[in-house]
Amino acid sequence: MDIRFGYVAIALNLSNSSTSKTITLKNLAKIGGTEPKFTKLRRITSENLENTLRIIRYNMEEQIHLYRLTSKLIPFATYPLEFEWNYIDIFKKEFEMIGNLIKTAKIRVSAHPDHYTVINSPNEKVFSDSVKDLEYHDHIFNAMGLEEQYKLVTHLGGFYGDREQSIARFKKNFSRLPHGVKSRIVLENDDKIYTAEEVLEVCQELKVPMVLDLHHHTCNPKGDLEELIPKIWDTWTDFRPKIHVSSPKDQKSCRHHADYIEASSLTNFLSLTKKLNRDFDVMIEAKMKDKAMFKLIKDLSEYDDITTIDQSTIKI
DNA sequence: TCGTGTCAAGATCTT
DNA sequence: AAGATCTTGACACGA
Repeated sequence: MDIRFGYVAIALNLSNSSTSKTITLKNLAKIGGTEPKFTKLRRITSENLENTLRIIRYNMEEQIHLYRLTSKLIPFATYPLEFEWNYIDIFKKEFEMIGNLIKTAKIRVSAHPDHYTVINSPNEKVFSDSVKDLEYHDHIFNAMGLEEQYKLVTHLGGFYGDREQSIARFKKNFSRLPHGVKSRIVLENDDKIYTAEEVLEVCQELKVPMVLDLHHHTCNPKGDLEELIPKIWDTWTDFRPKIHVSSPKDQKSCRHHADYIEASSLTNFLSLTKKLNRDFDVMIEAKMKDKAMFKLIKDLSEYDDITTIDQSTIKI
């Protein structure tokens, strides 16, 4: 079976490939006049999109089949500014180019809205802002021509003093999401509150796929992985399952991401998935991005029963 | 060129 | 009720 690997946001093998350039509101305010502000935002956005294109090309050349777009592609995408900021129309051609390349290269692209997006918040304003943010992601995917199999990964949200109620509120609020957004959402277990077991149950009920984060499961464990994996795999009815992998920075702080990934944090998991004989994908969350991915594959290929198919794919 | 403080957005813990 | 902390990468500013 094949296991493909990918990385998040920027390629460190490319120089200056940031796709998350931005400006703070205060510094934007320092620029006098509407037109210069508008120009500044257009220039930043243009650079982010240009670098995204560079990275997609790089992924194509390096045979990398998995990539996560940054959520910071468009500065102030959902913030009310003093002028109209219609980035979808302005960069229509650029979005199309990126989307076409993603499809030509057959790259599995996703995005992961930031932590301000909290679907289960009891605060209606936070919920409606979350909807706006999710719609922003949906709209840029649409502008790229990426259909609903291109997913948005998110968490259940906050605890708010009552686990049961907060999960119930997630389900209720999920049903209130616009259709386009809802059909893209996949859910991930987090490192503090909602365990893989709990997220799985929600995924089964709502019929949405589940991304298992191995590192979060280590920080916030519940249930037996061997029993959970087949059920998690079953939530992916149309596509190959996906997991997230990272390594803790040090023993003290389990939750911080390290520069690279320890191969050993994955080998046990690989052996558990083997009998299911189903291809899946692994998103690397490490500071060293694509470099960490290549190093992990090299380290894994040292193991007896692991071979490489291409630069970012292994066979077990 | 490098180090430090700041930033649109939330949640949670501490006071 | 208000403030500190979490977490994050990038920018602005000053040394």
